[in-house]
Amino acid sequence: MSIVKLLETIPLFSGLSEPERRELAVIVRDRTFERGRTIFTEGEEGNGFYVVVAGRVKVYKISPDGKEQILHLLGPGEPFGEVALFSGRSFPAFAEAFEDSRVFFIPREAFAAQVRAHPALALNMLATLSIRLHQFASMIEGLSLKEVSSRLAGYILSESFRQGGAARIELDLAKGQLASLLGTIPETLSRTLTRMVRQGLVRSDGPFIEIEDREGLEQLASAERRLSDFPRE
Amino acid sequence: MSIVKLLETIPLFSGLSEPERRELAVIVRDRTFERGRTIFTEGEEGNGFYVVVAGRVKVYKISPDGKEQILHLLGPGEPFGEVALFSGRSFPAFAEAFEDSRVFFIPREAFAAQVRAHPALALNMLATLSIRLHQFASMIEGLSLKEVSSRLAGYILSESFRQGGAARIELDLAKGQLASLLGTIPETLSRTLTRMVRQGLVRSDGPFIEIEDREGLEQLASAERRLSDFPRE
DNA sequence: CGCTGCGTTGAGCTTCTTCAACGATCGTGG
DNA sequence: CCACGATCGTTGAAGAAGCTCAACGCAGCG
Repeated sequence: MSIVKLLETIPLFSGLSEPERRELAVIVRDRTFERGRTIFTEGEEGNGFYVVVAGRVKVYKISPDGKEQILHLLGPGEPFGEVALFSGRSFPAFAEAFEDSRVFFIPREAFAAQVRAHPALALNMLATLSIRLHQFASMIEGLSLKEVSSRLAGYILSESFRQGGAARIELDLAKGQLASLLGTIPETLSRTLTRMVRQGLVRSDGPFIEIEDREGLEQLASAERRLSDFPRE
Repeated sequence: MSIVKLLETIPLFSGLSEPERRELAVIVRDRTFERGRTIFTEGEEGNGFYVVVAGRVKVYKISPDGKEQILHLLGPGEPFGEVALFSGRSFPAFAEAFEDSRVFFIPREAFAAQVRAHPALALNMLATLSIRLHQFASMIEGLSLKEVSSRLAGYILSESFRQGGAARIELDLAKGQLASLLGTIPETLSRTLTRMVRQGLVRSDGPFIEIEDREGLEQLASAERRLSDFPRE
């Protein structure tokens, strides 16, 4: 598919006209990354930003001892690395291909010109950043105010919603990666899930999770720390 | 001081011309809040956003059992509540006056019109949101990958930097509030600070903290969890 | 003077992490 | 085709960090 056609499918550029997209197309750099490849590193100078075209990209922080915290998993159509662009700082995190991926790199200057010419683009970008800020706020809330079972319950419910409200959902990431997304480690996630199965809240089968007691999950997801009615044994 | 004059001092509106600001001034709603008063609540519909004119505003999340996590403390010139505006969602958190405060409320429509007319405004807003996103990413990193002593060390260093690199800094918030900002509780913060004093890293005297060993602090601030060379006794 | 808010300290406990071991699955190369 | 290694998920035991609950001192203020 041509770059122009692909740009059409990206919400961020939906406000642009055909000729505008054509203009952008010649500037965009088309790149592919194998699963596991680094796209940018924390502290690196950001001379532009990226948009996922195909595959998925993981944006994450990492501690000196190697533990990672996933900030975001991005799919087709979603931009990443824009923070560095507008704040004038360097990339605040690492990004790597979560699957074999294709991304567009949009150089700073090219984009700046487009924005000046098309305020709608800036508004789209504002909407994108706002939604992300919203998500980050929820993440902070979860990390600080909720225990792992709560966060996991919330994740399962949101996945169910995202997959059309189905009771049986499929995890599209490895459990260890889910742990990193929820701000914990694989062992704790495993134990927590096992406990939820014993509680009759869900059933678990490999990458599939079946919701048994949606109300119970909802209660758990919104619960404060130290929830006494989620027994540990 | 007139509203127009005050608008001039707000970075967000620095790109506007005199007549444009005058235009904005008639739309802006000028409000004052006593310390402790709620400005908006989580889930409330956001028909506009705010800018702090004087005083300080606290934006925070709260868990069912009352524990709060401060997301942000905003001072004069800083906007808040914009996330709801651009994402089209409701306010994602609570906001209350941290001190007696004066704020401007800018209704959605008025601002939208301004943005369409002045792309620079949108760019300013993008920069603001990006910086906040950056801060949130650091916060998530801290909560998930670092222990309290690390976060506190980081806070002290950043305050020192903000106060011109001084060795003796003054906390401009109650210690309990600092705990909430760092994602912990007053007791833990108190113990952690006491330990840092015993370590010879800082000296503490009421709201004043004196840096004794800046290198030690820096090392601590960037350290991973389970740091063995920060003894607990 | 007593009240209230704030900070501190102690004791006990819960949650989560660490460290270690083990089973299962999968892809690769012999 | 099987063996091997690698990755991943799970489980157990032990320990650490942080939280809860409670008590107390202190300062500011009505």
